[in-house]
Amino acid sequence: MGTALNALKLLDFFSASRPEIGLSQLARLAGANKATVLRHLRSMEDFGLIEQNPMTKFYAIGPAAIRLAALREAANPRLDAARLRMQTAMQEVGESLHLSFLEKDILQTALVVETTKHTVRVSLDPTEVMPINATASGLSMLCYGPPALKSQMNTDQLQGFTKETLTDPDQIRAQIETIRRRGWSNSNGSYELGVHGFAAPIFGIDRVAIGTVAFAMPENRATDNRKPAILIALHTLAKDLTAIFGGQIPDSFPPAFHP
Amino acid sequence: MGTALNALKLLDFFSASRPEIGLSQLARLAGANKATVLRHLRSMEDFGLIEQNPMTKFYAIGPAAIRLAALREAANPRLDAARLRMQTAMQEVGESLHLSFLEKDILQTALVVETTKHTVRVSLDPTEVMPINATASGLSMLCYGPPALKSQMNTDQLQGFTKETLTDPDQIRAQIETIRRRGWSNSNGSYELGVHGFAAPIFGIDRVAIGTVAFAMPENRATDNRKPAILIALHTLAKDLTAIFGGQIPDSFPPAFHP
DNA sequence: TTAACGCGGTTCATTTATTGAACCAACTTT
DNA sequence: AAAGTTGGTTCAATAAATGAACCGCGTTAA
Repeated sequence: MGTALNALKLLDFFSASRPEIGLSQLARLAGANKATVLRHLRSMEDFGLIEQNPMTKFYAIGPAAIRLAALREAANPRLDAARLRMQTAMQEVGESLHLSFLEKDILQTALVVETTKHTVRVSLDPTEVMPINATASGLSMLCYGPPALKSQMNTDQLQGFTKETLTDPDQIRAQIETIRRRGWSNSNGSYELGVHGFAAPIFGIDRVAIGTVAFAMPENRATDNRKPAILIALHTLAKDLTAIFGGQIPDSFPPAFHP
Repeated sequence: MGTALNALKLLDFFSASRPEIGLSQLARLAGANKATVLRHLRSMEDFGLIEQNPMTKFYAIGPAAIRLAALREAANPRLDAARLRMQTAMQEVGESLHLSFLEKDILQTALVVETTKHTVRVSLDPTEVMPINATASGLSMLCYGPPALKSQMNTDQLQGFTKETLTDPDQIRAQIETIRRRGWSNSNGSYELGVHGFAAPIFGIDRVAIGTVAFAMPENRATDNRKPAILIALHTLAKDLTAIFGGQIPDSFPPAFHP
């Protein structure tokens, strides 16, 4: 029961690491008859959800996926869903947070949710670019983003913002190693003195970070006894945002954040 | 025959202007039985391609569309398809072209295809930002992009690059009116002296421009007798790129470009 | 050289899920 | 209060999905 669903379920066998599949292999994967799978594929090909490479005869996701996503995005923008999710995180933790995305090779702020629980808050310009070496978000991106970013760090001159800013590539590489173990990153006055940040990556479909979320708060509120709650909220938040943006969390990513 | 296809075809009734549809209305639109439509919707809802608003009971495109598009994009990036299409346009016309997208409120170059037919060519930095008042692409975007761009033009100071640059908002508004009639825009040395550009918009799903394509050539090759061929190539190119990026051309857009 | 095996795709009798008219119950409009 | 919506259900009739066997082709192994 549910022929259409059976057809759609075939799409789940495609992934970033297995972007195209042959008829027999797909039938094997789905545990279904080749004739059945073929008819389903043909139906979806008619609609454009599936595309067959005429040379290799392999099947892949078709262009209709783009159309539908554009439609979904117009009616239900991912940024709106992200804002909603971030607002509940703000309620839980009580601190401001911001969402950034890697565009070309700079980390652009896309969304800022300010805390309503404190009158003293970190104010963030939504048009600001996050320096990659001076913010928790930037370090997270260096750790989990495209490897090209890291190599680029060597050639570019790193800007210092405060006396805390990391400007030595070797220092940063060491920091990245601890981030890779923990999953989360933090910064303490490295961009603006007195501001503490906690960031986590948001992954794309290929399990490479496409952006980051971060909590930002005055140093005096970043106490050790608040840290566990912040980290728990940050972890589930990063997981949910990754889902909202259609991404996949790599297997190597920690299943929980620990101080 | 093709139940899965019939189910998928329901998705085509959703659009930017009709993002959610009730059961009865969708059955009427599709000319199918309510029971049939309901079962199809439930199948697709299971998969996540459809989402029902629990309050209004209306149906809309679901989050799986985002996932699938991310998959498609990873395996078959739209920029690659765009580059291919632009390369054939370059072969047809023999001139360099570039593709730009509106990001936040600046026009970022995303792709440059240089001509292989001339040794004298306009060289474009792929990281460059297109000034909105000084390039054919910028004017096209002002005309067909988000209305907010136009109102912003009044508050910001417009930069002059050459003696040809338009810096008076009233002048630009007049120019936009002729672009709206023609569909295409051009520039003659307004960014760099001696460079002539022809641009057309690329539309999003909501029929608002999300980017532009433009041919750029030395002034002396922008002759009247080459213009018709350039404009024909530009029109089909803009149409194809709009399709590649999942957009829709507005009904009011000219079906052909005339000098 | 040949046999075995894999592939994508087809065929067709059997079966099973799809279909659609009629029908609810709950609202709105007239 | 009657008539028309709506979303959703039921079930007998039927049309479409299914799967084992098969085909032709190319690759691999004997």
